[in-house]
Amino acid sequence: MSVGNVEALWARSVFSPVPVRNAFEVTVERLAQGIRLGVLVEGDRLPPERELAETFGVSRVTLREGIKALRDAGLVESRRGRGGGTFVVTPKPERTRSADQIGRSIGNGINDALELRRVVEPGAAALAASRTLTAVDRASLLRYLADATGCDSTVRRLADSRLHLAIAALGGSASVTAVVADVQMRLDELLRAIPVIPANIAHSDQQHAAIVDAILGGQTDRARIEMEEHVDGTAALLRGFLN
Amino acid sequence: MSVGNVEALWARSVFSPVPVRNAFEVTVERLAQGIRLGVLVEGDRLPPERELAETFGVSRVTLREGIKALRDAGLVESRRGRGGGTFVVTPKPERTRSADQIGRSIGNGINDALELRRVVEPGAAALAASRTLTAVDRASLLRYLADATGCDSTVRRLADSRLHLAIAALGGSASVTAVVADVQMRLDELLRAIPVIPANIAHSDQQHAAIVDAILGGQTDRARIEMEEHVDGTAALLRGFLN
DNA sequence: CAATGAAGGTATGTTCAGCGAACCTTCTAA
DNA sequence: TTAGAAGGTTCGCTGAACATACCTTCATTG
Repeated sequence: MSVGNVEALWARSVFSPVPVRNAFEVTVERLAQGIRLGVLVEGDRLPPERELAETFGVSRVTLREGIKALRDAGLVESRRGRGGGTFVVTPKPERTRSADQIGRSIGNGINDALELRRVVEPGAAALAASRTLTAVDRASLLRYLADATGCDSTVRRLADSRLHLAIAALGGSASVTAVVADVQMRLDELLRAIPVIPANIAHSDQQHAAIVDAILGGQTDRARIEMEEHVDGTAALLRGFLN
Repeated sequence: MSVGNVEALWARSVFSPVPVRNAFEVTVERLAQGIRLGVLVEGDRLPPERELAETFGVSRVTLREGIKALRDAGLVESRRGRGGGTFVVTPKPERTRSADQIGRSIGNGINDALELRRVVEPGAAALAASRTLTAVDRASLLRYLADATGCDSTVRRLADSRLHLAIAALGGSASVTAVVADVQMRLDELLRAIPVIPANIAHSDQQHAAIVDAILGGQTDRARIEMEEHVDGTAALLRGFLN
C-alpha cells in the first residue's frame, strides 16, 4: 500500500475541520452506543430523566431531545405515570442496507476502523490476560463467551460486541475500553449486514473460546495472538464482501 | 490489581458526564497539540486567519479567540501588516511544575494513559513495519530518529514526540495516529518534567534505533516487542517518580 | 516615495443551542 | 381514591458562534 509522506499526514491531522459535537449529539451517541453494543439490554430501564440529565451534566430538555431521537429510531420506549420510565426495546431487524451500500457510505473509514481494531483489540486482550481477575470477573467472561457461542443473527451480533467489550473492560483501562467501544460501534452496522455462514460462526466460536482461555490462563502473548487471528479473519471476511 | 466487575465499568462508561467541547476549545487544542508535539516547529507560519478559519469550519472570530489563547500561553506570536501572520515561537522553558505536582493533578489519568500507550504504540509500530515504505518515508523516519538522538532537555522531548508520532503516521491509519497523538499529549507535560539522566537517554536512544531498524526491515514482531520494551521502560521511570 | 494589497485587529447585530424553572398529564401503588 | 413518581410541555434568558463590514499596519512594488 502506498503511503503519503509523514508530514502530509500530520498536516491533515492538524489542519482539518474541527468536529463540533453538541450536547444533543453526544447524548444520543452515548445511549445509542450503550444499546447497540449490548451494554444496555432489552427491558433495561434508564434512570429517570431528571436524574440522568444530572449525571450527564446536561439539561433535562436536551436529554429529552436525545431520548426522543432514540425513540424515533426504535431503540427505546417511554411509558408515563408512576412506575413508568424509558425502556430499552428489542433491536428491530432494521431495514438492513446491503453490506455493499454501507461500505460505500462509510467508504475509506472502514479500512481505518479495521486498522485501528487490528492495533487495539489484540493489545486489549493481552492487557486483560495480564490482570489477576476476580472470581466474579472470570465468571462474567465465561458467561459472555457462552452467550456469544452457537446462536446466529442479531442475537449473536450483540453478544459478540458484548464479549469483545468485556475483554477490553477487563483490562481495567477506561481509555482502552473506550477505543474498543468506538471501533465496535464503527464496524457494527457493517458486521450486522454481512451474511453469516455456519462455517464462519463455528470458526469464530473456536477463536473466541481460545481467546478467553488464554486470558483466563494469564497467557498474554497467546491472548494477543489469538485475538490477532480472530480480528484478521473478520477483516478478511469484511473486505471480501466489499470487493 | 483489583478490577471491579465488568458491568460496573460499562455503567461508568455509559452513565458519566458528556464531555461538552465547544468550537473554541477544540480549536485551541488542535493547534496546541500541533505545537506541543512538534508537528508545527519554531518559525512555522500558520495559514492566514481567514483561510484557517475556513479549513477548520469555524468563524474567524472564534479562531482568533483560540489564537489569542495560544499567544497568551506563549506558543505563538502574531505580526501585522503585509507579510505578517501568526508564527510558532520557541517553546518557553515554562514554569515546570514538579513531576509530583503534575502527577497529582492528573491523578489516576496517568495510569490510564500509560495503559493505553502500552496497548496502542506497540501495535502502531508493528503496523508501520508491515508497510512497504517509500524512499521518502524511510528517509523521514531516519531523520526523526537522528533528531531525537543524543541531545537532551526540551529539544529532545519535542523530537521524541515527533519520532513516536511519525512511527504512528507511517502505519497510514488516521485513527491510530490520532490515538497516539492523544496519548503523547496526555503524557507530555509529565515527561517534560522528569529529570533525565544520561544513562536513561542513552538507553532510550538505543531502543529508538532498534525500533526504527525493525520497522525499516519490515520485522513486525520485532518492532512491536522493541516498542513494548521502550514504552515499559518509560512507564517504569514515570511511575518511579510518582511514588 | 507613494500606492497597493495582504495580513492581523475591531465592532456590531443576529441566530440558535442549551439552560432553569415552573407547570401539565398520566398512571400505579398504597 | 388519592398521593406521588414518572414522562411531557412551555417560556424566557443567556451566551457561544456566526456573518459582515470596516480599521490598522506595513512589506512589496511600481
